[in-house]
Amino acid sequence: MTTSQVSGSEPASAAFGRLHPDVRRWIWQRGWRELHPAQEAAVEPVLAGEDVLISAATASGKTEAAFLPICSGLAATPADGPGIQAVYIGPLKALINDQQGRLDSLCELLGIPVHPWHGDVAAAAKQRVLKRPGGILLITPESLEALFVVRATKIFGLFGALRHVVVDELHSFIGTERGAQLQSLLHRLELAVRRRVPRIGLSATLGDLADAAEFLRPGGGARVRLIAPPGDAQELRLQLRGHVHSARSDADAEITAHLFAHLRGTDNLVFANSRSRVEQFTDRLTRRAERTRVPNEFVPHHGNLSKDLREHVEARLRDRSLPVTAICTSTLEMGIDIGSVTSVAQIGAPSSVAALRQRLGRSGRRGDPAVLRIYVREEEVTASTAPQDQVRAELVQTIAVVDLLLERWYEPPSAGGLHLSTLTQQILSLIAQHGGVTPAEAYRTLCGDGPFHHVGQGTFGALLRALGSAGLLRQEPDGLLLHDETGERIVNHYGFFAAFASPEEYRLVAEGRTLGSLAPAAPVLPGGLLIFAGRRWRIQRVDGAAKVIDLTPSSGGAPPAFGGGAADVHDRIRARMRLLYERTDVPAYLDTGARRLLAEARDNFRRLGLDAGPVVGWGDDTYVFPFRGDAVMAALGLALALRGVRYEKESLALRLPQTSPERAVELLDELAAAPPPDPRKLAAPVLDKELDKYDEYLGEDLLTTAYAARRIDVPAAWEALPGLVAAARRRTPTRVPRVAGGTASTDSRTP
DNA sequence: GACCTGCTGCGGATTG
Repeated sequence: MTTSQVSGSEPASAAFGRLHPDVRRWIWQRGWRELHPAQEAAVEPVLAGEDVLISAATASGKTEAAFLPICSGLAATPADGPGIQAVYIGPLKALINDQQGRLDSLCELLGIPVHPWHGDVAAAAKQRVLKRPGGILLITPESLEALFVVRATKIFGLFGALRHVVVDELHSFIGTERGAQLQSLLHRLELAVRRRVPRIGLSATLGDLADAAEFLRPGGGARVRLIAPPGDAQELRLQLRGHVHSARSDADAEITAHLFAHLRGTDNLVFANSRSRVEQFTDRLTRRAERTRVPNEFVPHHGNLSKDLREHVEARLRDRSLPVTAICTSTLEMGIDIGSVTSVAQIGAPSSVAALRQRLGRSGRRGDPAVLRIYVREEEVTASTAPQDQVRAELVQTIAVVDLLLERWYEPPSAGGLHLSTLTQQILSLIAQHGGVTPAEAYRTLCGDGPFHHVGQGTFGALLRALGSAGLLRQEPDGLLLHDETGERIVNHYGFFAAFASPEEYRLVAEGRTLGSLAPAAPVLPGGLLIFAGRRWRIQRVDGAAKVIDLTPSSGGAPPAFGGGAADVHDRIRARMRLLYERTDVPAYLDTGARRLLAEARDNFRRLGLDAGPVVGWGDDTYVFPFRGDAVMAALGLALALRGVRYEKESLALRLPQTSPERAVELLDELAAAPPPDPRKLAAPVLDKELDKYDEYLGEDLLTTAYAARRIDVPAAWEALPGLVAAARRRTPTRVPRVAGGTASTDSRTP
């Protein structure tokens, strides 16, 4: 850290001295005694126009780390003509609004205009920027896409003088379709101004800095300056509570009672993993407050609630005078400023290590300890409980995630994405921008020198032909590619600008007020009951044409089914789970219930013979436990299917119905002896392979290729197979007779 | 038994 000078003086350091006098004055006016380490380290490389990646904890002043030197440079050598000087790209409109507030005072002092630009910004304000471009533009990827499509002729005038690009919350883009779109936009921006523009990436949760640097500057990651000062060691107070759900004990009621007793009176966040669970726990906590005649402090926050309701919750969280606890999904994970909370609770296993890290970052700033309570619910084990449910996977996965968090490991971005859906979007956008492109130009722009360089010429040609067959593209006699009828329709609708798909949703209206939206996974019928926005409703009317559901207050209800699939668990987490079953140590942060569940999990693991081998006979069926990630399990399962073997994936295990353990071992042996199959052969029979927005236009061949690249890991599966077979052969697999409706063999009820 | 994000249209030249 910078040495602090004699009290009352300015912060002084070589880096500080390089900043423009007016920037130094602004820092002095703020009363800052010193620059944070990341801010200090960023000054030189940003001023020198290098690509920079800044990885630092939440609230460590990352935005200032980028903008103190950027603004310093802009103040030192003002633009000699019109044009945006710096672009900030943020993933959320709310984040852009926040950052505008943070930049305003500095930029006002320096005479640098700051322009937010997203879907909620008034058209008149956008017109002003188009007329007199200058200063700093704060924009979403989607609005930048729209500029390329709708304002193609203005791109050079807007960005010709551009000196810096800043990407905030970089981790939220890595490995996603939206991230591929962002990379393409940054590349097209540089092509439009015909020179390289320095890029600065900001994030608090990066697993591998080198990967993130390569994402920021494809092909040039090694030359990106990495700034990752060690964070202040923060004390973590952690408790993992285990609850058993049975006919005699209601685990959710126990969790509700504990939350109610410990969170009332302070500000907290409770992450419940699904919107449906958010509604359910909000309802339980609200009713408890009513029963005990105290003011209700528990409010819901998730992506289907109206902007109004969500902003109201965020405002209550910022207001320190009244305690409030938000029950939420990942909506409150990211950097919107709500201040820090007293504690964070997590109901159910965290979906990933990275998500848990983000959530923890919300608690205990400014030297206070971070407080995290995790609640895990497991079903009572009876004689008829299937093997994969006996080993307490939820609890053990939670311990594995906490273990890896303490080791500072995060999931790397998902590899192998071809992003053909987003490549389709970018081809259509490129045609709109230039009024047509030749296949060679499109390939060179997007693939050859661009971010889709993993797509070869053969695949690109096949994609163009598929898009031609689907009516998105047509080719003129001179070779120029243009939009065909369907392509024209897609590009001319504003929904085109986002790289991700959205379901068609109904609007939920009560007493004239919009509560939010719902894409029902199950039919919604008049007269039905519903819990939404933390209250109970009766469905009065469903207007299928206007897509509106009218609600009136009611005394009963259940949360709606919001739909969605299962989450993929990373290889490393599954491997750690296996280790945890074999070890005997008990983490200190487990409560009595969790300790009992862990002991039971380890007992059952051994009793099922999983310590010796991965194969367990269960009645007439056999279960295979690879303890590997879901992409490896998909490869194994689909390879068996290709040999005519039926299988079902049941969380941790593959179930082979009507198969003996001996036969299962033979099958694994046969797989191991054969060469690794072509992943596309495995993917071909999968019925629903459309994962992304424009996948429906890819045609069967490319769709299969894209699906295989994303969901099936053949090399890792074939690397794992010899070990699985050797372990299975070492000992005769356990065969457990199946008992229907038996009584509990292990009573693990939590008092 | 998953979560989240986003989004058009609307002028140009001249004068004080």
